[in-house]
Amino acid sequence: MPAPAIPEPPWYRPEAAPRVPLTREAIVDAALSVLDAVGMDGLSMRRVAQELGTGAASLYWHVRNKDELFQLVFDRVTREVVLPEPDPAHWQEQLKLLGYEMRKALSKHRDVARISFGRVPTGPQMALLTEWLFTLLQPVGIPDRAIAYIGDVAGLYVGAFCFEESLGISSPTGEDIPPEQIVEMFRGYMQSLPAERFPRTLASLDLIFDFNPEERFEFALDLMISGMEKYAERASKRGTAPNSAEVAAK
Amino acid sequence: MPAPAIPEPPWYRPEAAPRVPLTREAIVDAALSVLDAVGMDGLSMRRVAQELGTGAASLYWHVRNKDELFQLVFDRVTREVVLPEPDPAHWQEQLKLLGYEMRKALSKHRDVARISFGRVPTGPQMALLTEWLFTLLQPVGIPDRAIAYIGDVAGLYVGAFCFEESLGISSPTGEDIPPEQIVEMFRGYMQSLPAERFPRTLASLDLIFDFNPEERFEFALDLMISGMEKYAERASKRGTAPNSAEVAAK
DNA sequence: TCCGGTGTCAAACAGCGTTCGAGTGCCGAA
DNA sequence: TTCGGCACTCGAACGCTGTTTGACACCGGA
Repeated sequence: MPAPAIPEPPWYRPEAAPRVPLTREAIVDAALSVLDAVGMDGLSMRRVAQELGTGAASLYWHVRNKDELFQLVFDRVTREVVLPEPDPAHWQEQLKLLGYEMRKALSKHRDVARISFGRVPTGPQMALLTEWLFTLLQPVGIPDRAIAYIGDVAGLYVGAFCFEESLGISSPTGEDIPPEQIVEMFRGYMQSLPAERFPRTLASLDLIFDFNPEERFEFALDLMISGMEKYAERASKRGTAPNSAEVAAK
Repeated sequence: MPAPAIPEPPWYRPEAAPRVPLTREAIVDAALSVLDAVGMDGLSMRRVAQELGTGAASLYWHVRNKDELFQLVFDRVTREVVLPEPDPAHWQEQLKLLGYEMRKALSKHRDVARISFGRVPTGPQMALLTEWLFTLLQPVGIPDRAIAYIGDVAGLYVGAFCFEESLGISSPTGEDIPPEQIVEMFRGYMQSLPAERFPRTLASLDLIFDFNPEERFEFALDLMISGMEKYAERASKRGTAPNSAEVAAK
């Protein structure tokens, strides 16, 4: 929405950037800089080109379109997730670590979570991650199909969490007012609810409005890991590690 | 990205729409029609106005900006989630039902999931849902804080799932090629991986590429419910329903 | 009858992604 | 050394966007 142009930090002077040979890598670098400076809504091809001291048209020689540029940014970020040596004895901790690692990568640059969301990593990193997950969870006895799914579910959740976090909170009526004021507005509304219809909600109001992102994120990871434990237990009761999917059979 | 204009179905003739008094409700209706016809990328203020037989500027009398219009669409959709009488004896089934119900609402109109994502319901529906959750889960013994979190986590996941589903699959290089061809491309890449480095991935290739959205969605819901069961068991072992948060204490 | 508010809307603005085509510089072959 | 063609740059334009402006019409009350 162009009308209210997105302001740049005053110390940010793209003209001062030294002219760099135009390559895909350089363009991705520039895109990340622009992202950090003005966010995804402020990122335009013209803006990235300006960062490199050239015109927008020049970028199109190296990049098919804006979407491919975003994909390149995504690939770059994906490669930053590093995985420890898989150790099935501590699979819960390691799964949790994976979640934190993914979140860290997505939070390193502004709005990268927004760009990443809905994209599927298709490069070597995806293969490494898949192999890592199987190596970690097969020895525990978790069925293959569950392993394939948990990666998907966890990835989707972490991506969504970071996405939402990067959006911040915005007014439902489209005004431009500070977040805490919006939360206060909303809390006021909840407090005004009739006590006889909403007794439990009102009793837990403080709890509901005690937003703690870290705790919330950890809760979600723990929740998913607890769920996986049931598969592990079921397998150990059977006494043998299964090698085929049986999740579908409920 | 405007250059390749989004095509409309040939049977879709907005000029034929009868002129309707301009109200917020009518504008939301029109927006939903446009959404179903051309999707979120094709939805512009001009297009919605055309649907109503007027100009874009007219909409701005009733709606602050496009974002508020989206919020109104979101509110409309949110109201379509209907909840059964809470029955703690079958809390697992009812939680699952909630998931399906939310998904149904988000899938009823094209791209609504995309619009909804990152938005928080702030109206009466949100209050009803909160109260419903507490009524359902407090008798089971699940701590208040966990109840507050599970609504958040589940909502985020379902939203993300529908969002991703609505996006479909698109080429990582920005070309416009059919989805099955992309999947085939990707599968070919995975098959070409060195067997000694990726033995488990290659052995489970068929499993990984056997995408089944329904099963995947159900797996995620079951996973979260299994996780919640641990809180319930812990509570029943203590022999009494707790009334305060203890999740934070791990 | 006039006035002020409610509502409509054509025109304009600034910015967007993308394309076009003329232009530049370099490199290998003749 | 000359020349053809390739790799690359980039100013200008196209058609689109969200939003604002200001002129205009209608209508109920004074």
